[in-house]
Amino acid sequence: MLKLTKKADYGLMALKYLAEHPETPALSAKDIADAYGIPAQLLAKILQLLTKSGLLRSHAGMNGGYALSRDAREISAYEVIHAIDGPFFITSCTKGAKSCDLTPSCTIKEPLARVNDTIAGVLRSISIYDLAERETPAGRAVAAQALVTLTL
Amino acid sequence: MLKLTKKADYGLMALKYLAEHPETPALSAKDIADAYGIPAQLLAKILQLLTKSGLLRSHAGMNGGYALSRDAREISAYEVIHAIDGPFFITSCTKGAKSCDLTPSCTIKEPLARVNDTIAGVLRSISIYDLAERETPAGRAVAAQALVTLTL
DNA sequence: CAGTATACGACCGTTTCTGTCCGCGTTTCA
DNA sequence: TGAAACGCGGACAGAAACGGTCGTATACTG
Ligand code: SF4
Ligand code: SF4
Repeated sequence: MLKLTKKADYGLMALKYLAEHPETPALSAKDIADAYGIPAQLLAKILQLLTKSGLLRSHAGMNGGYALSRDAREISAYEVIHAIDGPFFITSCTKGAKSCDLTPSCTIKEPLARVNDTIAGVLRSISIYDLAERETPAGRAVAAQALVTLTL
Repeated sequence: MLKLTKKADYGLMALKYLAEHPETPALSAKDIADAYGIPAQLLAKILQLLTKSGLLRSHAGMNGGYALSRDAREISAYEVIHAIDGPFFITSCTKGAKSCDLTPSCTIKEPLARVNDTIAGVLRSISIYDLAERETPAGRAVAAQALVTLTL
């Protein structure tokens, strides 16, 4: 159920890693994969997806690799998940295309759609920068605070 | 990815249906299944899970069936999901037991755990009663409003 | 040119999800 | 006293999603 895929998980890790190394012009998929123990070829494909979605900039050839295309603050977890796993839907009934065959009789469709939007909002309010928070040395310096209003 | 299972989906529908019929002493699994077109045997097992978790009260025999064990306002979506799909975790690394094998090197574990709690909070703030909101006839009468604070 | 890197698609084993079946215990009612 | 209506529980099978690998083509560097 409500679980991130490992691909999205890996994608977030990779972006965080890139956010933590802003000095380097580019990091290869293998570099990042080795840093965490992620299967390299799999990570490569994930990074390709992120590139295709415009979150990363890639560069082939020696000393090539990937770099963030924007500031880490401007990349939300929602975008990452969307880029890797496709459209974000809590339910099986995507409003656009084919859905679960009992959409007509279903009465919780609309309420759940609002829940969906709420959770999407939470995800949207989280940036890669937030994840990359460096070692809050003194105590527990709260970094980001977002207010989400749930409206049913 | 972040998607409700159909079981949880069905479970919510069923509870909503029960909440909408407080007068009847009990509704059978078949009654509810027929009302929506849900596979009856599957719904039956779902209702059994909800009963085992104490959200429903069951009664065997003729004219038996299920009834809410508490007021619809006191049953949260979180409880339903938890009862049907088990512990709620966004990531594959449950803090309790065996997890994804790269937990040691992983650096987004803690931040994601907080995201997990936030989403769980959202789900906890939604009750069956909220879903069962009867026809907001005039315009769009906002029913419930919950405030969730996201703290990374 | 040789070496390093991304790009892209095919493929496959595993797990999870969805749904069905069957036999059993319980309650009601004729 | 028995049949019917119902919940309970496990086993199981088909389908889909996931996680991961491989091979090959392409692009860039020096
Ligand atoms: S239609 Fe109702 S049942 Fe089918 S997916 Fe959407 S919400 Fe779940
Ligand atoms: S450990 Fe890191 S990678 Fe493994 S599941 Fe938890 S978060 Fe995802």
